[in-house]
Amino acid sequence: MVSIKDVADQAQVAVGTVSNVLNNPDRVAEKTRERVLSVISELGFVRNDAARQLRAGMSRTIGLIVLDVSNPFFSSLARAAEDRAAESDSTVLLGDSGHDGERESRYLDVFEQQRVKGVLISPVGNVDERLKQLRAHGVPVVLVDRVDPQRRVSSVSVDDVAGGYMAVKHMLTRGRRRIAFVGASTDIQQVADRLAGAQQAVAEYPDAELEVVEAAAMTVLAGRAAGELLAERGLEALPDGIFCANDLVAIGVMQAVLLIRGLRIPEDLALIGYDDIDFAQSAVVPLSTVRRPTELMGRTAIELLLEAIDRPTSESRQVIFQPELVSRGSTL
Amino acid sequence: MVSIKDVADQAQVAVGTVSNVLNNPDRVAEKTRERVLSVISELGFVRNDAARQLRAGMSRTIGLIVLDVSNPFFSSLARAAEDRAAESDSTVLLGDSGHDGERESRYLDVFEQQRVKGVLISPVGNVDERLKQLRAHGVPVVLVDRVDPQRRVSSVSVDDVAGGYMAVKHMLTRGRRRIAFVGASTDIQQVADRLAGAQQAVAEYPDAELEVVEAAAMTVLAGRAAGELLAERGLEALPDGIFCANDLVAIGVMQAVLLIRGLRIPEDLALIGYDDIDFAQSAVVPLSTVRRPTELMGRTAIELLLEAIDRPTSESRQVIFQPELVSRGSTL
DNA sequence: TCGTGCCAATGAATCGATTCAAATTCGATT
DNA sequence: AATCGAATTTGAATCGATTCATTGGCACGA
Repeated sequence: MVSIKDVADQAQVAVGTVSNVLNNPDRVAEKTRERVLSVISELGFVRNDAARQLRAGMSRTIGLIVLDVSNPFFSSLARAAEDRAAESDSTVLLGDSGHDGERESRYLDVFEQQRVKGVLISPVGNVDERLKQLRAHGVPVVLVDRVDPQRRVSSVSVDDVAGGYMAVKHMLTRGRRRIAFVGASTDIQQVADRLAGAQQAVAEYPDAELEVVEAAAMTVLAGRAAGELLAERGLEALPDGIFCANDLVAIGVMQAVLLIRGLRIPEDLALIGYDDIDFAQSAVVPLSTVRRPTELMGRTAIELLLEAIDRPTSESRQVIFQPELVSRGSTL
Repeated sequence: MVSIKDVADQAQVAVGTVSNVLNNPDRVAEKTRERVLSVISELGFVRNDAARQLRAGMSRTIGLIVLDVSNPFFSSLARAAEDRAAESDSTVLLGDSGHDGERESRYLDVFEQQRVKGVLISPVGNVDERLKQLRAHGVPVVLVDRVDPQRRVSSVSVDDVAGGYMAVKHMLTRGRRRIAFVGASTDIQQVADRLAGAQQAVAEYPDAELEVVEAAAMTVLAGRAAGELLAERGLEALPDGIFCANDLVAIGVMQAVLLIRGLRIPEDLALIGYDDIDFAQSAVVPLSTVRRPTELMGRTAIELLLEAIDRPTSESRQVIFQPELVSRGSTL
């Protein structure tokens, strides 16, 4: 394996000069620099990152742990984070915990051993313990899609209450008054927030009413089951606008309503989801939905982390983004 | 930051002993080992991976570059690869090229600098050049979902011809005889292979015929457009079995056939897709499909790589997996 | 000619874990 | 008590890039 010493010998300069060519090119005379560079490509020299970071005491990598890479929200966020990190000459190590605390823990161990500059994490469960350990070891952390109740670390998240509000308000302004909310248990913070926003919007219209339908899970199948229950009612007992806690549930409801009861969307029933997954726009009736600014969240998370790295004493910041309404055929 | 030296001082032993506690515990007397371990946890010592790998000359990490992490095929494969690697005390660095050659290249650079043990890659385009460079630097490579025509490196892939064959054979054994294949351009190797398999199956039945319908892309919308074209025909001109080159296209066709023409699946028309994405089983009519053994592929890729690392002179191996038919409601 | 600055280049010291030959301790045996 | 062999422990050398105090060379002005 070619080392900086081999390059130095071959180019007849000292190792310090080669290092300067790589890190402080303007301190080296042009002729020397060119000679060194040509030797580097001739020998196919590649910097040894381990040696570099051993000396530097810190790596140029940032750890990112997401709950599920196959979820477009996270993969898009991760991609944006990587791009932003690359601009600051850092690399993102992507870890997928798959909602599994053990895998999460394994990644945190690896990240610590690699002496990452900092960690972005969308934590599985209760992370107080791990956060404490990371902080004790001086590893800056930024939470993603979750806030730290104690405000010890910075975070980026989305205002789901506002998201729920804008979804339902959207239907209300289109004249719908009998609104239903379909979602899983409100034990899940995100579901509870979206419902709270829906309630806020309905409260602004004295003649509007909100009905809550609980689905077994946040899946297409659970949504379809909930949709079938609704569709069994007579037309007069049916809501005229349904807000689902995510797009999967909404697609399930759509299947039930369209096919089993033969109702029309949006004529008989308006429908809106949450997340803007790929399928939303290619559903039978293109699905209106609420989109979270994933790219912006990814970039911002990196920026908060870089800030925490550069100024470890600075106060933590909780950045909360506003979601965006995407209006499609299902709520025309 | 706590180093092995601090631990040694505090535990009143030499640094070599601490190292042995970590790497060769049975060479250390029990009493000493316990004392050292308690100091380690007391001081919160964490191994510095950079120093370790500098000395070792090689890291314990494996680089994995996929075309798109949000594609369940790749995320599932990546997860399996990570688990298999963990069993061999290695860590996977996951990179998402997003079909972008530049990002791919950036990851390969980082991986080289980090002196990864090896690289698994599902390459974007022509990788001959990069493969050559990696091989020149002695970095073992295994291709994923792609074979090297020159058989220089090992690979794991799927027999798409067999997949196409079993999909169409499945419909033929259920009495369907007028088969249609819907897919994008056969410039894409996978599409061409699946079609070839379909033709093989049809050739076995003298009274069966195969029609090829080209879709604009491998998406739901393109599938729907193709489905609408088919559905416009009279019932007697319609195929009675459709094989789509992937599930997205199949779902598009299903939407067109069910809703626009009001046909019944599978009574009027059997339908089968490819990939077994999550949506396949929660489609309106659960979609039959062909599944690739992603977990097995991920594990095997790591094993091939470990083999190439351990025995650099060993011959390359092209492992081709057989896909599996998943029969659901759409082909009953 | 000598001194003063400045620009380039030098190379030893350093980071932290691992390795291994050498030293030390321990126990059993004579 | 002396000896031998095995079990432990020691600590200097090593990996490769970076840093920085120091040296070398050169030009210009006095």
